Amino acid sequence: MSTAETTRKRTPAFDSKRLQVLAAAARIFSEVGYDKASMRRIAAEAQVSLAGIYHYVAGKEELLHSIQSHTFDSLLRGLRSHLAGIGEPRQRLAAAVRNHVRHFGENMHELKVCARELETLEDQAYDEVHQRRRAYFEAVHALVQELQPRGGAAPGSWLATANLFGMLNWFYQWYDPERSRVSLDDLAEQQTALFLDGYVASTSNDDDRGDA
Amino acid sequence: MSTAETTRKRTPAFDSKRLQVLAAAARIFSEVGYDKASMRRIAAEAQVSLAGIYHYVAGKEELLHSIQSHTFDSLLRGLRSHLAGIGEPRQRLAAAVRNHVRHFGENMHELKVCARELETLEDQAYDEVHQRRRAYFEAVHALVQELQPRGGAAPGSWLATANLFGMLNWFYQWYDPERSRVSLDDLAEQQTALFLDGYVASTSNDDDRGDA
DNA sequence: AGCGTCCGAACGGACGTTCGAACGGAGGCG
DNA sequence: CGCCTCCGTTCGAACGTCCGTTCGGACGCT
Repeated sequence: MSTAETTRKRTPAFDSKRLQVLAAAARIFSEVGYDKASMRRIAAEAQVSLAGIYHYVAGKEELLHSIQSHTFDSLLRGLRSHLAGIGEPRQRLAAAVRNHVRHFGENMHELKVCARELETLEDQAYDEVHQRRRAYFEAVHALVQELQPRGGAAPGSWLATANLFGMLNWFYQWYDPERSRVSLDDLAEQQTALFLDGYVASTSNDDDRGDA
Repeated sequence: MSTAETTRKRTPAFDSKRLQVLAAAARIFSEVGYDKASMRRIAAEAQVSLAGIYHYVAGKEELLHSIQSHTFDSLLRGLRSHLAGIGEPRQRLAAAVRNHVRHFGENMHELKVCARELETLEDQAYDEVHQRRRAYFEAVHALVQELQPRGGAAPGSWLATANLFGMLNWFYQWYDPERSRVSLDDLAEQQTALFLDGYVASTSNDDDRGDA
């Protein structure tokens, strides 16, 4: 019980410290993984004693649950706001990729935790995150389906969406914000072009690509 | 010292039991992850006592090291043999994807461990696996570069290769061999088409693409 | 006095690894 | 042939360590 609801108290200081703990947890989870991350280290880096951490979260699982829930919510909210006012299907997909990549840049630790620890939670906590993940996936899947000229759903749209997420989620394996010479928006554009037009077409000519 | 070389003894029975332990380890690593996998459970599922396992491997780290080293070696060997006799660049890339996907089908646990636990090993053990991984990556990267009509290297070839691996390595998150209705070779073909020609082109026409 | 906040210290358990003894078949020797 | 020694193999039991969590009390503000 109360797996997700430790949010009873409401003072600004309390919330601030809670976020501090969550941020430290995300950073350490992304660095060494959920299992190797110890509550002792999270407490230390969050400037709280080991016992004190349990005044802000119910336990280790809730740390991961909160991080993942909040991140998927934020991804989906960002997606909806990025799509507002865009009608052309290719532009809509480009906006979705840009939203995802920007989120990655701004919340690298959280995104990495979401990609790496998808199967760590169990039972009800897993289901709750899974539901949000599914919602985000379906939102992007819908954009992929819009790309098809024919009204009906293409058989490969699900597979293509899964592969798109494969591209996006593999990001954290090779992207280094310190060493990258291209902006995240440029990167997002290249990812979009690769997905839409394939490798050869997306690299051979960089000009327009409007008509049929 | 002797991090990788516990291979002194050579009786067939010894080697057989060692492989049995490695197979059990791969299965359990892929199921619950390296950290959560206990030597006790690996020993039990390999039909060996807890202490007995240390007659076949030096420790837990060597289990992971052996699995990853052998898997990357096997991937690279398979790639080279699949490429023999194929000259056309698109066909060569298709063969590489087919090789990777087939390996996944035949050694699902090992591939999953290779994708998920890339950053688990440390120091020398990490470097050794990293070297094999790099060799495999470079071999595929070369195939991607061959796709460019111009002789020079395209600036996006590295990024495209990283994304290709993102697609291939995300496999284990959604592929279920029990429930899949398409063969792995068909799947490989769709992945190749998506990478080469993009989503719209690869799904709009399903006709000719088989012969020369 | 009362309550939200904080923490030193400890508990119980799981982990990777080690140790020393026991087993069993192969080969040398009387 | 009987016996005995060796050596690769096996394992029950234990060691030391680290983990997540809890408990009881101390601090500081109202």
